[in-house]
Amino acid sequence: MRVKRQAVHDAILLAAEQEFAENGYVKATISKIARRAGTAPSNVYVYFQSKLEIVLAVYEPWFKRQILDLEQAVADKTTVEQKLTSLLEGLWKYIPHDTRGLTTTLVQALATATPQDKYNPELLRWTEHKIAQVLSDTFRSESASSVDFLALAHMIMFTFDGVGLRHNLRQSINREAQMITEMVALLSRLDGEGEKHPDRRDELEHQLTE
Amino acid sequence: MRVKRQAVHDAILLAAEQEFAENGYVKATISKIARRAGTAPSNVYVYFQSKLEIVLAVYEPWFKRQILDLEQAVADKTTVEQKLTSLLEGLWKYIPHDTRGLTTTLVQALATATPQDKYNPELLRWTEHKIAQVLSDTFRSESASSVDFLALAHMIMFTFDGVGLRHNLRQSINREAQMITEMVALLSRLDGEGEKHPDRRDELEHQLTE
DNA sequence: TATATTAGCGAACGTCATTCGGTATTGACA
DNA sequence: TGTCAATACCGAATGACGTTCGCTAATATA
Repeated sequence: MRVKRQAVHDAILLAAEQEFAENGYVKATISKIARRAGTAPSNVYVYFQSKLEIVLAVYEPWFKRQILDLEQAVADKTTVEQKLTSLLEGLWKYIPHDTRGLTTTLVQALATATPQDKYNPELLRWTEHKIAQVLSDTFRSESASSVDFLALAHMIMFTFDGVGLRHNLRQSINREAQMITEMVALLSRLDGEGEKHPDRRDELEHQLTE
Repeated sequence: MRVKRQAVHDAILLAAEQEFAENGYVKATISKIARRAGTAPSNVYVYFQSKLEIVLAVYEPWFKRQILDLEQAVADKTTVEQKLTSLLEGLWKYIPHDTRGLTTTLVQALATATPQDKYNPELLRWTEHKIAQVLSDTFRSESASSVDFLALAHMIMFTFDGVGLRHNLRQSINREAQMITEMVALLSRLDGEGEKHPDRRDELEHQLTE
């Protein structure tokens, strides 16, 4: 009996990561991946069932690492505004715009996938729960206790997808910085902090908690 | 000299709209569109330069109509919360989930497009300005005067793209309703209205406007 | 009516992801 | 150590697709 070799498996994954980073999902071909990995295109299918499976195998560990690093970066911040800014900049700026372009690659892959490809949304769920947890940890005031953080995380991830999609066309108008600023301002109000007009807000706060 | 016939042009557009609606961008083929339009695949290229150009020609009028109708629907509402809910439900629920699936089609098209396809983002800009205007009209209180509505519109449209993308995979978790609820709550605070505890809020309202 | 332009079309091209058939390597067992 | 069976590996084929190429014939213009 002959056995799959880990070295071949890893070579394919590495080659795929490089090809996807350089060309995105659509323009990266199995032929080029195979050539870079030093094997035949048909042999790739011994190790992976499809191109989609390859891209997911490449994306998942990379993305999880990004999220875990981001989680730590947020935890290192002190004020609510800093934490929120760090979170949104990571998700709406640094991760989708990273030079290796893996987010754009995934967006292309998901857009072209069909329902029968049976994409497993586990990674998305995991990420949303992580983000919801980060948000929940950020807001300690009771005024934010009734907020559905999972729903907010859901929206943040949809926006993440949108950023990745539009990034593909290289026509972002650089309004993303303002977008983050505005969203941080909106969310900060949940904590009763970060108001734009502290004078008035403090009055209100006082009334409310009295 | 022979002249292009409007009838053929329209037949292709109509056939394309139906094919895209049934199969999405990736699975719709020029062959099937041509067959449905009663012409040859090669002749389609007399009227349109590419598949991408066709999908944009189909999508733009449909989408503009959706936005104009939505604008009117929002204007017909009376309270700030109703207006916001109407706006976000339109953009995050009804339009991307419409049975004809044109949003998913566009998302697929944009995801697979390359920068040299020279996609013109004019429609996106037009939409964002429309949404910013709607938001601006909704908030009349001075407390919201310093808000960058265009940035908020930008974010709302990114989220719209994300909804369309995930809708493609038929794995939405139906958290979109909560998402809309949470976002309406966040935005309502810009007006000093829309608090979650109406009793208390009314007191505040009174204080504020006095 | 003559002519230039071009709509229209069938066949071909180039590119992919994926599959097939055959070969030969190799782990397990005698 | 030798045999066997499972299967990694590979070159060639398959089937789809967007798009292009040559050719034919319709038609606006003069």
